[in-house]
Amino acid sequence: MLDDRKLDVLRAIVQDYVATQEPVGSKALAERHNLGVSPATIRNDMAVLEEEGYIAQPHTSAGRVPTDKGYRLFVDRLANIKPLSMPERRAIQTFLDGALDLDDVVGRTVRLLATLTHQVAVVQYPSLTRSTIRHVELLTLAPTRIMLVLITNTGRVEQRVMDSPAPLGENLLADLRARINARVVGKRFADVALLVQDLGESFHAEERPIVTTVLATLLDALVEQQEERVVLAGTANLTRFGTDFPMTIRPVLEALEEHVVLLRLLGESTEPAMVVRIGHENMHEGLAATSVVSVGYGSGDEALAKLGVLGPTRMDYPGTMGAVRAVARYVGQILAES
Amino acid sequence: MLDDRKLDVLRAIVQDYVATQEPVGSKALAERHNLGVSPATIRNDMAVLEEEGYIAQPHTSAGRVPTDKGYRLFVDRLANIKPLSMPERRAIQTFLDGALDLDDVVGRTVRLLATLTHQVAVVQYPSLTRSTIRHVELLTLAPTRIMLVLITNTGRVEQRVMDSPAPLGENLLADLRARINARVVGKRFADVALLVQDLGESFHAEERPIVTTVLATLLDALVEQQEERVVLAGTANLTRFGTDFPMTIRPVLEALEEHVVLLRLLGESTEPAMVVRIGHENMHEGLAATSVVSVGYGSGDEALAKLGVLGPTRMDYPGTMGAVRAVARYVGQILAES
DNA sequence: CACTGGCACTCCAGCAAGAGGAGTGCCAAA
DNA sequence: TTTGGCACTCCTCTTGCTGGAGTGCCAGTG
Repeated sequence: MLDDRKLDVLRAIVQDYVATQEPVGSKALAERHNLGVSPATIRNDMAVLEEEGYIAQPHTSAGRVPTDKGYRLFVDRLANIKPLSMPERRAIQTFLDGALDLDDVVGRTVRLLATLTHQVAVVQYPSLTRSTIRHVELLTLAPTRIMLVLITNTGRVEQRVMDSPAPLGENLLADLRARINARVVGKRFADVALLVQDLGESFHAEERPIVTTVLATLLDALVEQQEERVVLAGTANLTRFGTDFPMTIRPVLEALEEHVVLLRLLGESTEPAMVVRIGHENMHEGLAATSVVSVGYGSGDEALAKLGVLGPTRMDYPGTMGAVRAVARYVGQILAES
Repeated sequence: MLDDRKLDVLRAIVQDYVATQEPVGSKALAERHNLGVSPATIRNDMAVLEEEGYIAQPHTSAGRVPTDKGYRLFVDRLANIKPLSMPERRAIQTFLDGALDLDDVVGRTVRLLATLTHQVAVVQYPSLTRSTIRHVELLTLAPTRIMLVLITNTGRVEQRVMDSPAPLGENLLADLRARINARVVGKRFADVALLVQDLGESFHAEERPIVTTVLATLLDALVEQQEERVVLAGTANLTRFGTDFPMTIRPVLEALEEHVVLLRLLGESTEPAMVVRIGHENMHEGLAATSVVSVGYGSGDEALAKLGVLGPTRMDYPGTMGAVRAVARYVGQILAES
């Protein structure tokens, strides 16, 4: 149905349209790409491509524009991810190497990705669920007020304050701290509940309410903090979208403000492979004209979290995918070192 | 030079222009506001106002538009801050009362402010400099690796990892922790340096390098973390700016991405009073068409940090100022309670 | 002296008409 | 199967026009 030449034509259409932002006609195609055939032949191919839904005409007697389906085919079969140039790689490396702590790493990454791709960048903080515990600290703020501080292997810190049912001494607290840490340090969040469930039994009866409170808070923090944080950069790049602004940009900005939407954009699956979601595939009407390129990153083989960029469906997919992949790799390295 | 009626005319121009977004002419003014004079008289007044630089004409035979100077006069002498309605107040209260921790308070505040004013909201985290220390915690991650956790009275937590020059035992660490806390808990950041400067002398000679390292890290954290955090919301409201989008919105989005600029917008002074900065007063060419309304907030009489909104110079100043002031008060209360 | 009505003038916004051009689809021929 | 030719469509850009809103000025009035 679609022979090689038709695919070549589609590829050429996508490339030209991305470059010029204007519907591309048969004559221009024949000139710019040496396909070895005449405009008339290309027209025939285009007619077929249109019938199959890969391209469309804004109106009669205009050039063709790729549809979401066309971009999908392009991404799946016609595009080769474009590796970054050496200078670019070096720039990434040095820029990220200067980071001080986790916040800084994430902040630099998102800005880097935005400037590199000239699009909106999104980076998710290393997920707590898939992280392991480095340390649990307990502090008394007041006789019946305890603060729990959770430190993860990725350097993230979460805190929680609770009211103790009874005043508690430093001894008990130290004991509790030691026993909790003995059980959970190095363990994954998901496994903690099991590991501490019988901990209360080893304490005296009168101390149990306190222990129970602390454990409940710990588990609560683990569960609730699965709410993942994401950061954005490069929203100014949305202005490149087109000239018909208000209608186009507004819903996108609104969508970007909702972290829930952002997280869904990056994709919930743990799957670290690169994902390109095009136009309506985002399942969000405000983002019907945008595509998202996302990939997992992490220190090991498993993805800790995701990052990616969002741009118009008419984006430079090979270049964007190359940049996203490269940045993800470098961030993974940085995190592995620390 | 400017009698009362001319001021009335200016006020009417500002109000109408803000409401309609269109240059306002003498006839429309005479109809909508009962100034008791004819359009011709108003025209004369307008001529004077224009000569003095308070209003301007986009082009001959168009209505008048307030200039920055005109808005300034309006804000300083003609506008009464509009208090919020009871339902609005209640909504604020209940929305903010649901907050769990500091992050949540700040996050809710900024979203609230954005929806309330229909503009871009900016909230600065309670400043560390002006905060006091609630607790300093020291943890050993590895024999020669120490983590320092700093907890402030506003619930903010900062952490820092350091390498110890020598392995250190739990005893020393506990001792050090106790002595540091004894000195600094409840103290303001700015005073800490003095309070701990002679702390090393009370330790054995061989322990001093470690103590010195810890103290250096503590001070370092205090200094470096003065870098203040700000959060944004409501950027989608920028699309209300006007119809000539790309040119207008782009530089604004760019400016908003730079935290340095944001912080300057809120104003560096500790001064908690409400500040309105109009157009060019922002000293930032990308923000020449925007105004910023900011105010300090805090639990006591002194401002811990600032919050505000940014919108087009043609904004509803009385309403915006009312909303900003109200939100600042409620946030202050919430922080005082916790 | 301040205010008012009248009047001529300016200049933008919006619409209609027309020219130009890019692109298509179809068909007959190679 | 490919190609050149040709008629047709329909957008875009320019031009010209008109209506209207608004102004500035001036002479008249309380």
